[in-house]
Amino acid sequence: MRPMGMKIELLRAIAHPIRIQILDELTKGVKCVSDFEDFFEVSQPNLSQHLSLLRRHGIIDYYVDGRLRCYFLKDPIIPDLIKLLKNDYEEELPSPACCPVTKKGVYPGDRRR
Amino acid sequence: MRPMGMKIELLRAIAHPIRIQILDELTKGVKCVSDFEDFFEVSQPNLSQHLSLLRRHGIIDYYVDGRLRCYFLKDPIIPDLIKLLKNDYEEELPSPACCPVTKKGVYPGDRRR
DNA sequence: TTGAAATATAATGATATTTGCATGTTTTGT
DNA sequence: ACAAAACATGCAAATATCATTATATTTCAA
Repeated sequence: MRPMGMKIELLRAIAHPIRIQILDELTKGVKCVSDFEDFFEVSQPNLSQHLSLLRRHGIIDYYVDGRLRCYFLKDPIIPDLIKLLKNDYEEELPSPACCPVTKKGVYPGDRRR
Repeated sequence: MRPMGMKIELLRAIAHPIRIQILDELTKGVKCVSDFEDFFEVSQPNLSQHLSLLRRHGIIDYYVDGRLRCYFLKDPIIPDLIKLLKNDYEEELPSPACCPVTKKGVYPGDRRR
């Protein structure tokens, strides 16, 4: 079992708009660098840096095919994580009526209950 | 439906060891600031800063009970996210047929070779 | 063999994050 | 009224992240 510290590093690694897009594309299949360049607006060096970061974290990997680098997903948590992010959550969690310990308390300011 | 950009901001907001711990504790119930101080090693001002950040992002909220602030979870994605992070993933995802070892294989796509 | 395509790496500067520390505010007990 | 408890806030320093630009590497094709 991977320690929680590593999972937090994983979260930090993926918490970036471009890197999420990269991972989202990779859940659909193998892609090479210039495929991403076509899809979203980012310079090639910047894209490489994001790919490199994801690889350093063991989240993705690639194989070499001629002058292409074909990237693919490696960390099994990614598809589930992407799917979770795409979920639709309408309702907020129910607020507690009062402090469970003191059974007292009001919300600050004009916040409604 | 909350746009993906916001969800990424949410990821960034929670991707911190102390903030994950805070959220993990909050999935178990309402807690006030000094409860957290007992649990993990962090100064009171720093703890307050993390709580404040989470609240700015709408992830948690609190109500006032005397001089206590009782924090609770607000964003419904958090329990699912915490649970997912605690999952145990043993196996890596299967690499595509054309693997780095053989250096062979076809790139799946119509890009020119 | 020469050039271009595909991609990586390195250096730089700008911006953001994190923490520590000092101090402020509100509430409660005496 | 006073002091302490519980918490927040403001600021500065250290550090990390990010995009940009320039350059390097490898492979393929003519």
